[in-house]
This record gives sequence, structure tokens and C-alpha cells, in this order.
Amino acid sequence: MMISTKGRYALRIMVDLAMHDGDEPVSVRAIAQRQDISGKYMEQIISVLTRAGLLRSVRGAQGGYHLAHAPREITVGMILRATEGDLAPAECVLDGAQHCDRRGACPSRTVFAKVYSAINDVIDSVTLLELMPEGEAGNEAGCGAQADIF
Amino acid sequence: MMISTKGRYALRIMVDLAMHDGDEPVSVRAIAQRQDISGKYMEQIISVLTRAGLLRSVRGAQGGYHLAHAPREITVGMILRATEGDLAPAECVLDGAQHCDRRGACPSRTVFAKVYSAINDVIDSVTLLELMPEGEAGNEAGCGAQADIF
DNA sequence: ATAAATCCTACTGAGTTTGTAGAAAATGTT
DNA sequence: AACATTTTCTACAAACTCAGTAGGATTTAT
Repeated sequence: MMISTKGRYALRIMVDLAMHDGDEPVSVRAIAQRQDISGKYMEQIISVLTRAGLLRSVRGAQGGYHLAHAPREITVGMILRATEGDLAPAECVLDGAQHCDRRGACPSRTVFAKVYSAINDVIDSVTLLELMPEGEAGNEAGCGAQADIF
Repeated sequence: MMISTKGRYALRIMVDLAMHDGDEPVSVRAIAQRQDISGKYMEQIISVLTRAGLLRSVRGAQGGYHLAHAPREITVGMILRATEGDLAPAECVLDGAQHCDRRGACPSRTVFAKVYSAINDVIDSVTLLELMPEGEAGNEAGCGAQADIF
């Protein structure tokens, strides 16, 4: 029941990009060095974020990535859903899933639905802006190099 | 980010035991047949629940299991924590985990802590009693045989 | 042209999940 | 006492997911 490395990296990548957003796009290599994440792995994560519409890419030399929206318009939910998929504790609470019980709702389903809703409330209410360490523009985005657990 | 089969089975097992709790202990075989779960696999899950103090076992012929407490005293949180471990979205929010950032809290950690807390609020507030289909004692505990997704 | 960068796809090692299998120990029944 | 039933314990294995590696194709500024 953990958010995988992929999702946690995605968060760090987005914060890093938010901190370094300017005229020039930011390259994978730059982020990878600052965050100490495998560049090749990050490429795949960034690719997902780009396809999800959270990043805009600039191809070719001196290319890289920009945030597609302002940090205050990007929620943690958008980032985690793009990389982790829906944060549902069970399939049956997803939209379009069939109930497992013909005679009305399954008892456990109610709990799972509550958990699902509670998770969504949190991740949809926190924006990228709130993840940025204030007054530290240009700094590393917290949770930096040495930390493997994050 | 899903609760695994193990935890979902554990919930079904506990509900089944709650529905069929009486003088005689309930055997693994009986539950397995009603719930259509592999008996051998269930054995292991039940063993965990027993070691966690949620079930009491009676060995030997005509043996089986009883709930160790009344359904209203057993929460979904107890069951899921016993089988799934702590439902933390990241290691850093667990008690005793070191922070990943020397200069104060890591920004993402705050979100994860909120998610963690929201999940715990839900699973600790719902008891086994509330999972039991009311007025259906002796029935199958919902979510029965045919449902693989649950 | 060349170098720097994104883009795309395939592969792989490690770990987790979801079981299977079998035998040992305990205990009620006959 | 013998037997059948049931829990208990441990080992193993197939399938899947995660995290990362690898390499080449494409795009574009210089």
C-alpha cells in the first residue's frame, strides 16, 4: 500500500521543475543530477508526465521541459494519478467497476470507498505550489541527494 | 496502491467468522468453501490473524476458530494492519522513520502524512460489526463465490 | 555537420504476491 | 488404542510488478 518510487520521484521532479522554471527549458540531465535519480529512469517518468499534459517538452539541443501550468494549478493528485494510476484501495470502487455482490453493495466496498474518497480529498487539495520550499527559489527542492527513502 | 488480496481476503474471513460465530469453532475448510478462497492460502492468512490476537484457535478434530473479540471491538484497521502492515503511503511518515531532509521537514512528507492520517481515520473508525450484512446471520457474508475482483 | 537533447521500445534482475505441497502436532470420536 | 479431523509450520514455485538499464531513432540549436 505504498506509493511507489515512480510516484515519489514524479513529485520531486515536478517540484524541481517548479523551482527552476524560467525561460529556458530544464533538461532531464539537470534534474537527474540535482535529484540524484537515474536519468534513464527519470526519462520514462517525465515522458508519462508529459503525455498526461503536466509538462511541455522542447525537443532538440538546449531542449528540455517546462511546467504546462502554474504550480498552483497542478495538484498532487494529478501527478500521482498520472504516474501511479488511480489511488484506489480496491478495484470495486473505481468508476465503471461492477459490484461483486448481486444483492446490493458488498459490505467491504463501503470502507474502501471511504478510504478512496479520503485519499482523493487530500491529494486533490494540495498543489505543487504548496510543495515548494518557500523563499528558496534556486535551491534544491528538499528531499535531495542523500535520501534513498524518498 | 491497492490493498492486496491478502488483506481483502482477511476482511472476508473475519466477516464470515462474525456471521457464523457460535459455540462450535469454525474450520478453515468451512470458510474456504463459503468464500471460495484457496484453503491452503487462507490457512496462512488466518494464522497471521491468530498471531495478531484477532482470532482464537481450537486445535484438533472439530476444531477451528473463534473471533477473539466482539465484532464491535474489532476495527478494519486492526485486520488490515495485521495482514498488510501499516497502510502508510511512504516510509517517511512511519513512526521512527528518519526525515529525509536535514533542514526541516521534506515538502512531500506533509502530503503523505495527511494521506496516512486520512486513511487511518477511516479504517480505525469502521468496525467488523458494521461490515456484517444486517439481519442476514447465517447467510454468506456478501462478496461471495463468483467475485474474483474482491 | 555536430552535439545535445527528447522520444521510443525492449530487456532484465530483484522483490512481492498468490498460491501449492507436505508433513508434524494436537485432539475429539469410535 | 486407533483413527479421522483439524491446526501449525516450513519450504517451494509460478506469475507479476518495480526499478532500472540499454540502445537507437528523431529533432533541433549552434
